[in-house]
Amino acid sequence: MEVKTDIFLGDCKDILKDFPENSIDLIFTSPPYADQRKKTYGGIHPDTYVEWFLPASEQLLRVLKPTGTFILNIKEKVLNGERSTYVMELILAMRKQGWFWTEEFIWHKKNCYPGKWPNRFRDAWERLLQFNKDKKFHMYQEEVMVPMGDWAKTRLKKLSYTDQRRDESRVGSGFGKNISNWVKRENAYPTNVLHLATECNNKNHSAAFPEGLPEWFIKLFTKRGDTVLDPFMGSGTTNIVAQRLDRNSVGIEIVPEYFEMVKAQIEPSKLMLFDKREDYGNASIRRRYAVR
Amino acid sequence: MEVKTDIFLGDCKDILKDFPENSIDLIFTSPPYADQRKKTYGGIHPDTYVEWFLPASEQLLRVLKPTGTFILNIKEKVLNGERSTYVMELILAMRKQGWFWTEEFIWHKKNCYPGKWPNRFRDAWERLLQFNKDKKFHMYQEEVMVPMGDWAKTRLKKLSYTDQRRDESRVGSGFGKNISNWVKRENAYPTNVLHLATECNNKNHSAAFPEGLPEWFIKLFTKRGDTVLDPFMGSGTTNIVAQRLDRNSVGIEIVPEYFEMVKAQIEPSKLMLFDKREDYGNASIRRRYAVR
DNA sequence: GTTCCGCATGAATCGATAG
DNA sequence: ACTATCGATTCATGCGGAA
Repeated sequence: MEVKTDIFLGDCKDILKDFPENSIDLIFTSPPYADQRKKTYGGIHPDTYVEWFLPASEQLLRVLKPTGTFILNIKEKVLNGERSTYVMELILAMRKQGWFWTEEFIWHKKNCYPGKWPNRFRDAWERLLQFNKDKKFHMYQEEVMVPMGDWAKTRLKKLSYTDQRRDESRVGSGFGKNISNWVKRENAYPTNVLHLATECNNKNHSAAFPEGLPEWFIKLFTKRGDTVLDPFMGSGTTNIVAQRLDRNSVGIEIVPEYFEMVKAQIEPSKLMLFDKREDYGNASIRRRYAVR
Repeated sequence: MEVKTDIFLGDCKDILKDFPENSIDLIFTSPPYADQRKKTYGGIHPDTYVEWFLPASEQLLRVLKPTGTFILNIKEKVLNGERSTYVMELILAMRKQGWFWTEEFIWHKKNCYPGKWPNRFRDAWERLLQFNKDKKFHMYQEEVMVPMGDWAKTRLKKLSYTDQRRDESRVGSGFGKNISNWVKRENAYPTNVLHLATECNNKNHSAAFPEGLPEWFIKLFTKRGDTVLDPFMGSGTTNIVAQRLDRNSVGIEIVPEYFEMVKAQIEPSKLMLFDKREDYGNASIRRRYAVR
């Protein structure tokens, strides 16, 4: 399947205004956390984080399909010995904006950064907030099923040798015993807690998440040929994974260095480049490049 | 060490008014969640949950020592396909009340409730919100250190291998430098994610949370001889664990059946009973029993 | 004594049915 | 229309009895 990957340089709340509404199947993003990445993003103060984010989420609400999903990876930082409250305030504000706050997944970071403080342990988890436009949305649960616990193996022992053999011989016949029932016995639906290690080898971007994170949500909420958006592209992990999984994707990044880095990484035949050229005197002019 | 366990029958927001201020080292509790446990607690509607809880937390703020900690175990339910927001509203309201919201621990429930729904996975985590009166509080981190897990061992092998190849810059500053310390150390500080299964097969006291949960926080935030309070005692798990760990404890429970159940379980020589006898015509009269 | 196996039991949630 | 109740779905855990 041929998919395309479009990347834009600029501020997502502006860029997105030119997007048609109801056109995106999944938004997966990890915006700059408040006050966290001063060197790269200038740092948004916790007190102004909500008002900074709302114009972007307003556009995201517009471009998302009614059956689509928005996954927001975020975690509040510690300020003066206390957890900031801007994430909670953001959730409340986004609900007023029209979003449904469907669920909160936990990303358990199995190998979180070491360290020691007198009044706090290492932070080993982040929020993955699921927002929707509608109570009905697409969800392909079978795509992310996981092997059952060990107890299930003992259960399989109960079946006689001949039973197992006979069933294997019927694979694909579509007759007799339903193979999917076997699959159900060996696989279970996951929970809302994800166990993933952080990847420490991507040092070009200061807030990279592991590929397994967008992969899980892309499999869960989209099918091949759908379109994934990351409005705070960063190092482009979401887009790279989407491309690998045969999903179209759009990435928007405000920092030229990250934009160039992703441009160099995306497979050229699949890349569409959009560059906002304000020096042409008209902010609405976009130049579109088709590489190769 | 001789410790005592005081249990009260009544509403904690009333009972606590007779307690001296700054007298409790740790409050660990799991209040009735909104609309849950209707049969025993009547069920508090999500819309009125915050106003129901604040009078209790006001008293808790008063009786807690400045160096003490309040751990609140809670999780919002799903309402009309959406997570309720009353927990976030409660955090915001408690901060206005004077609490510091220091940290949020995650309890990962390894054996969460089964089930399948078209738009949602099983809920496998609950919040453990840490509140404090002051930015300085007692924390005995060494008491909850854990043996390094298998992942750490294998990771150390990898690190020692890559270390030879001078690969530490890849992992980030501060990590590679301390490798030798890691190898020597057998115990590691835990993170803010706790992995515990619920105890669902204990018929005598069907505890809402496993003993390991209060045990961890009692060890972390108190020392022997300190005083632990559970204002929503339920089946008394907090008090039973506190007693086993040589901590004084206070429990308050509004449902007579639970109160009687705990009374029968607490070791008699350590029990002090307080009974609110309203039939004596004066709600403020308390009768104190010393059993044995 | 160990190990193995059967089984009840959860701070759940949705959709249909009933008042 | 709106709320209350009920059945169906589903899986890790630890206890108790058996091998």
